[in-house]
Amino acid sequence: MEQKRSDIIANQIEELIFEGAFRDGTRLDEVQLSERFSVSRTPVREALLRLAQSGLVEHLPRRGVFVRQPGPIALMEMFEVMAELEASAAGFAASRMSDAAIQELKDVNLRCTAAVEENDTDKYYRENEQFHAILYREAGNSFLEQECLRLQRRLQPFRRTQLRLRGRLKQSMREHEQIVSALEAGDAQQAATAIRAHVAVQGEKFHHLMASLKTAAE
Amino acid sequence: MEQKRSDIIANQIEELIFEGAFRDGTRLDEVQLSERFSVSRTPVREALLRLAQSGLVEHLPRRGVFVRQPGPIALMEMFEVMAELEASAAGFAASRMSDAAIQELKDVNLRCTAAVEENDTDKYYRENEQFHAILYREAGNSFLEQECLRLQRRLQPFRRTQLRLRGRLKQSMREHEQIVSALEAGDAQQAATAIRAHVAVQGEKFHHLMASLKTAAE
DNA sequence: AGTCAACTTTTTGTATACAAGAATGTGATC
DNA sequence: GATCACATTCTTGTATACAAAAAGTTGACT
Repeated sequence: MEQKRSDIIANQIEELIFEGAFRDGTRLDEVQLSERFSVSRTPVREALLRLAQSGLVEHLPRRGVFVRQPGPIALMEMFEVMAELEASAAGFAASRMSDAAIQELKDVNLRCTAAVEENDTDKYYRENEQFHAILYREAGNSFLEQECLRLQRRLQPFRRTQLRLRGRLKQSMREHEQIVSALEAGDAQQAATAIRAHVAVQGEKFHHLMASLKTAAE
Repeated sequence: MEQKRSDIIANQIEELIFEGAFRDGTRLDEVQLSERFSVSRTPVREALLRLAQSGLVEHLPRRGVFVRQPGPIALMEMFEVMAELEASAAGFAASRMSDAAIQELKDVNLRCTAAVEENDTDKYYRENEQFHAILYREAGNSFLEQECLRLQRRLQPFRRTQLRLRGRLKQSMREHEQIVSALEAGDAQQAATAIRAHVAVQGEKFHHLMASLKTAAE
């Protein structure tokens, strides 16, 4: 499927924001961006409007669009909702997922363990994402799946820093195993509780997240 | 705040789709629409791209945008997610909401009861929406609140038909009261369960929803 | 010096023009 | 009659042009 330029540009601008190339509150100038990407204002505008819809930037009519990095409170809120969505997904999956899918989760966990032993954060990150993606899929509700993926994508840059915490990888692994156990037992309640704890930002993770916000703002 | 034309047009097209002016799968022609609203293609395009993001229409690159009325399965999925989101909101609200807010809910319920007695479906509908809006707000998570409002808005046209069910108003009222009781007791678990049952499409409601879909397709 | 108003510049929103891909129609061939 | 190649037409995507609103600037007046 051929992509149109405005889509590509939207992704590129998104990437730039994630990378922190634009500080919070920066106005994104249509002309500047169009020159940067060597296109006219039209595709840039479409890209910006799209990002505004996704909440990454704010569009003030007749004023321009401004980068809106989520503050500490907004981030906590988003993680809280992510935890709830994943809890719902896990709850459904507990009764809906197939044995084959459970095996899939176990396989991913094996690769996760390998990544932990190799201390390969990037690999762990990828496999971890896969783990969650399977869960969303097995909830048997593709609308929920899409919503989960959407929010996951939004939180991606912040989630990544979380894993850099010392010992976090091993802890995360143990949680994965608990989740699989609950799913295998078909215990919706426990699966939901386990994943809620897995996703939630609390304890050490909270401080780490706050610290990463400070550095990003500099 | 001054609105721009593309926003107004987006809302109007949305309204037209909700009203069923466009059948499922209809291609929305940019030129036709621009003539209809007496504007150029540009604002129409922006409006259509926005609607595509919200999922109301599908945008196939270089093909056009097509109305995507949710089918039975998609609808059930969306209601299921709505129930989960509201359950989460209610759960949080159980421990976070103030006494004043509980009183607010009770007041709304009084007006709901009045609407039931007067058999005023529209009034009931408005007050019911208010009831849920208060709940979203009192979850103490504005991101969750926004997500709830977004999905509620999306399901609005289908929710409305649900209330036309015989005896549904009274049943709905009883459920509201149970929810308030649970919230007053600070019982997150029960509040979540109660609202899940309230929102979920099951039993009679399911058949009614299916029937409404058939008539809409004709 | 500070403030306010009129003017200039900049920037967004909309209209129009052009380019390129998709859909459609026609005719030739089997 | 069916199918395929080619040409035409239509529609989307992008560029450019223009209009109108906001921001910025200059200068008079207190």
